[in-house]
Amino acid sequence: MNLNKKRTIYDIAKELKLAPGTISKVLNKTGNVSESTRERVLSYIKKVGYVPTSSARMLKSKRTYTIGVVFTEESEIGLEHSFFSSILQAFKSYVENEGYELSFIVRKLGKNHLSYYQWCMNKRVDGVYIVVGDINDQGLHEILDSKIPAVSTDMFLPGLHTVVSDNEQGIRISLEYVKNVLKKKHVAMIGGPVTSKAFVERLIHFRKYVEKYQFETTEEDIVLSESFGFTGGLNAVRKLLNQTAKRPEVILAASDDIALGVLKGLRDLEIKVPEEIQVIGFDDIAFAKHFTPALTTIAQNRHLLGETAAKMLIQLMEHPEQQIDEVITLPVQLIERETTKK
Amino acid sequence: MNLNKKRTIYDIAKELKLAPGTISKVLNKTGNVSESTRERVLSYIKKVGYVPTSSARMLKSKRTYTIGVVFTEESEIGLEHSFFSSILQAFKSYVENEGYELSFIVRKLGKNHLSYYQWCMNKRVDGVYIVVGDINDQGLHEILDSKIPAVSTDMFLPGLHTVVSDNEQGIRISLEYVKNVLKKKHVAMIGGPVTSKAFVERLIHFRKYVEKYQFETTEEDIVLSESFGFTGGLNAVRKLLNQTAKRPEVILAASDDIALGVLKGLRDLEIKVPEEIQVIGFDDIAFAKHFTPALTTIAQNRHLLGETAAKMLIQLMEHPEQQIDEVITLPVQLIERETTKK
DNA sequence: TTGTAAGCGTTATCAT
DNA sequence: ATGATAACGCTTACAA
Repeated sequence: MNLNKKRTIYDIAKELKLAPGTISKVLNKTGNVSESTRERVLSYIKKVGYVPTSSARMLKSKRTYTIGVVFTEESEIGLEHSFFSSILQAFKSYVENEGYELSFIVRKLGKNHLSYYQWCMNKRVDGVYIVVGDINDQGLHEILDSKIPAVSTDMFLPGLHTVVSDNEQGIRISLEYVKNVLKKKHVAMIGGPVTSKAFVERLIHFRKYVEKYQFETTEEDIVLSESFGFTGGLNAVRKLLNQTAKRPEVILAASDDIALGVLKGLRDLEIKVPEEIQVIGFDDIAFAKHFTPALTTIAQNRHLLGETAAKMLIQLMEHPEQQIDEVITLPVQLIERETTKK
Repeated sequence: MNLNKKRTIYDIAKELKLAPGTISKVLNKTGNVSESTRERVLSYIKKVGYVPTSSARMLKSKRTYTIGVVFTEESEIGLEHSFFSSILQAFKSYVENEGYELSFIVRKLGKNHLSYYQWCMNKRVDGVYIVVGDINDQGLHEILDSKIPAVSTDMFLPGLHTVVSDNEQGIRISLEYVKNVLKKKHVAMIGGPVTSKAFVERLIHFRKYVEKYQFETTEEDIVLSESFGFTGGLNAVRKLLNQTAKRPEVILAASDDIALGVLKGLRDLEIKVPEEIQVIGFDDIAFAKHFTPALTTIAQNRHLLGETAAKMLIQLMEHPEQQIDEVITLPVQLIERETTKK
């Protein structure tokens, strides 16, 4: 019994004096196999380290055990963006444990140029995970219109299963903290670009709660960053401070990347944080706690986000007949650090 | 001619009144096909958007057009680490353009637990890219001993093709800059953990050039960070300042992550940068320029690193008979920012 | 309960 | 230059 030989199901069958089909059955837990042969096959397989050849399995059955990942690489976000990377990391660990594999959806396959949908059809992915995608991308809609199971942690669209952090809660607890703990009344917001639904929500709820809690906030105190990142925040805070008659006491930023830019802008203007202006971010990226001053922020549970998306997608792929909620909302948490002070 | 139908090579053949084998030949540029039929097939294929089913192709031919990626997820590094992520990003873009696909090597496949090597054999990857790997990992050595083409941007081992930044040059220009521009004589170094070959090299060359250029540096001025990141640098700088009789004028950090920790440590001790101590990093991570004060550092060309590794691996996979250099060294560059001052 | 055999969509080897 | 055909390793009726 040579352990280094590459075995097929036929070899196993012969070595065990069984039929190839029987081996296949125990591998797939399908059909009837006696408990004793089942055990015998399983232990033998384990001993010789046999693993089915996925291409053969894929060719024959329609399952591929592959999940297509949409991770739009345009502009500033890609594998390099740590917030999304860590959600993806959690997703990846979970699905790999369940025997699935990730494959990045790339528009071209070999020499041809394909739409997302064509790509999925050709790779025969069992499901699609949208980590970051452009809501205006026609290709995404093709996928949703098809019957390929899909989940997202970034965007929501009717018919798309999504797991998101509770943006309303995040804004609400920020504002309650400003009101009740910080005891300030004049809050400004640096919003993110409205291409992201999360940013839109945070803005809407900001407007809502600012009114509800009767803050001294006007439209003048709201500026939208023109980009996702640091530079966007930097420019936005300059604009904010230019256009407001009265300097705000607290600034909420739509994301930590933006908040870090805001902090930099404030320092450039020689405005002390938290003494003169206090700042609250959103996300809790790794760097938030390393920055000086360390950033107070609303922490999203990135690991849970990725893992929940994974569970949701597996559910959708393996039990398409069962109905499940389209949106799962995960709670967020305020992390107090140095950019705010009681 | 229905465009949405999933076509096989047989369909194409029938629709074009040709034999399946002929289609295959033009697809693979193999065997003899007349120029006219070649054109006819190619344009038809393009029109109907046909793409060969990869599982069938993989099953039959031994090529899989898949590259296994080793990206050790232990401890602090993973998809979340932006330095490696961006190298990987560049690698990925390049190979995808050439029609290859990435697949993360994960030790378990389905329910079984595999060694790297077994995994590669089972997936039949055409090559392996080691982004970050543990040099002590036995599994890696199995791969290198096998005939699977492999490249790395992180480690070097005899027999492993590698593309790396020129660590010697990086340390040399740092030190020349300290000597000739900054005009300082007392330099300390916070090294990285010696599990990474790059850190080892940086340390060796530091010792060498410090002597060559006659700096006032003793062994007391060298501290090794016990980890890759921010916290490691933070702790190391405390230790350094505790153990040195005379405070150094300049600190070289083995990486930007460590340097940022150093900066934080210095701030905690109320030591002004660059007035009292100047700091130089290594890598030029995205955050280096956003930090306050912005970090002077040795920039590695991450995009070129990834792309060069990609070219090297493709060369190895497609022309295994040709000999190529085992190590490609890429130049680095000093980026002057605020943590140093003339 | 187990064995047999026909595909899955390619590629590659022969004939023609 | 093109066509027929046997693999590749597996799944899945269906037969035994």
